[in-house]
Amino acid sequence: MSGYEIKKIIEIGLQHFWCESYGQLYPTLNQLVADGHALRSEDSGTGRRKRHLYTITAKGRRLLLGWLREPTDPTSIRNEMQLKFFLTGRLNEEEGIRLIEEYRVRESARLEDYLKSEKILRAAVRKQTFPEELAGLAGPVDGSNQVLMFLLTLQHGVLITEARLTWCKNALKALRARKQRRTSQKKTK
Amino acid sequence: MSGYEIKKIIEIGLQHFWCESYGQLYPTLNQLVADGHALRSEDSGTGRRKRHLYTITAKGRRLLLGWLREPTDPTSIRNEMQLKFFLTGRLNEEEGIRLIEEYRVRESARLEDYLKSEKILRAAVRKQTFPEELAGLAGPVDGSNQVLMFLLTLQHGVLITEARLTWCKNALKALRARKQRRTSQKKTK
DNA sequence: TCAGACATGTAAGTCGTTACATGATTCA
DNA sequence: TGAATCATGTAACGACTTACATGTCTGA
Repeated sequence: MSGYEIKKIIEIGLQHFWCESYGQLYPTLNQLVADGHALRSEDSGTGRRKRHLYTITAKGRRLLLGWLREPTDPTSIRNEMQLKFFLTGRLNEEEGIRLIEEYRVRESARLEDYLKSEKILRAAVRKQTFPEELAGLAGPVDGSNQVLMFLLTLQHGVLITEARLTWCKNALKALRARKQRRTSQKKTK
Repeated sequence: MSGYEIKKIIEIGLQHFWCESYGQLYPTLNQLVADGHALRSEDSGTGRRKRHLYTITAKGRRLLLGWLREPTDPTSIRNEMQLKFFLTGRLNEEEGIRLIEEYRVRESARLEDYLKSEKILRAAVRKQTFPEELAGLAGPVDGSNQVLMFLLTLQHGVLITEARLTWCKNALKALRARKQRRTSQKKTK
């Protein structure tokens, strides 16, 4: 594949758990070739339109397998929304509620995105085809294998997002209940 | 609070959704003072044991409130485990199963951690106290407010982690079913 | 013909971690 | 007395993003 194609594949297929910028991608590809982990062959294009096609080498494959077997970084923990929400505890009650509502809207949109992708994929499975935009990933061996992986990673996104939405519902309820208690307390005073 | 105290508070109380290193913390604190967002006062210590105590200024409070109202970065997406798992679709079936099991063990441990913290917090709520290690966060106003926030952010961690574990169960089932199908296919051949 | 996709890169800068450096105090 | 903890910082490095630079090809 070319760098440009790799970027597209990531944007379309891996967008819910990975991203890469060109500024990261192209230098890395060159480094891979320099280290003998990949081979570059040239395309028939001209000038700036000439594509560089990369193929993994045996050495590269060994590196990849090695990386797969290394212990994996624990899921990264920084969540800006949670930090903000936590900080509102000392600042502003209304702000906390607003924050959660913003979060809920964003995550709801995300969930719909996932569900749409899932539908498309399941249709592809039924028709025994592989989504055209992702053809580069199907590989020469067995597309159905890759489709299962797609479906499962999507499921992961769906479950996480649903959990976030459940939390929004609970947190909103708790904050509103407390607000209620406070205002009625003031009145009886 | 001092830089050191802030670090401790983050490690103990915010560890499941935020972290900071000293290399980031101390220079930032100095910058905050230089920009008039915080004030530094000195402790009675001597030499390297002299603490710098920071207090937020009105200007700093405005900055903070402004940041709280800014749109929040969507939850970051990089998940190394998911990337590895996805890649095994073209490489090695067993490796995918191993990967999920590793993930499940890690997330189970995380869940237990959360549940333990939750227990401690709930006990504190019943006794109307605030956990000693986190006293710095309770503030002069109202500790119970902050405890609710703690409990809710913890709940978020719990729900997300449970969702991850649910996914592990599903994915493992799917991969094992496929393996089964394959081996029986080979036999009938 | 011209906007938008194709295609590859570099430079500058931000963000963040890790390792290092220094020294005081406490307590077993 | 010596290890652990308290306490503040810097330097080097690595990861990553953004903006920039350049040029081609396709199709409305």
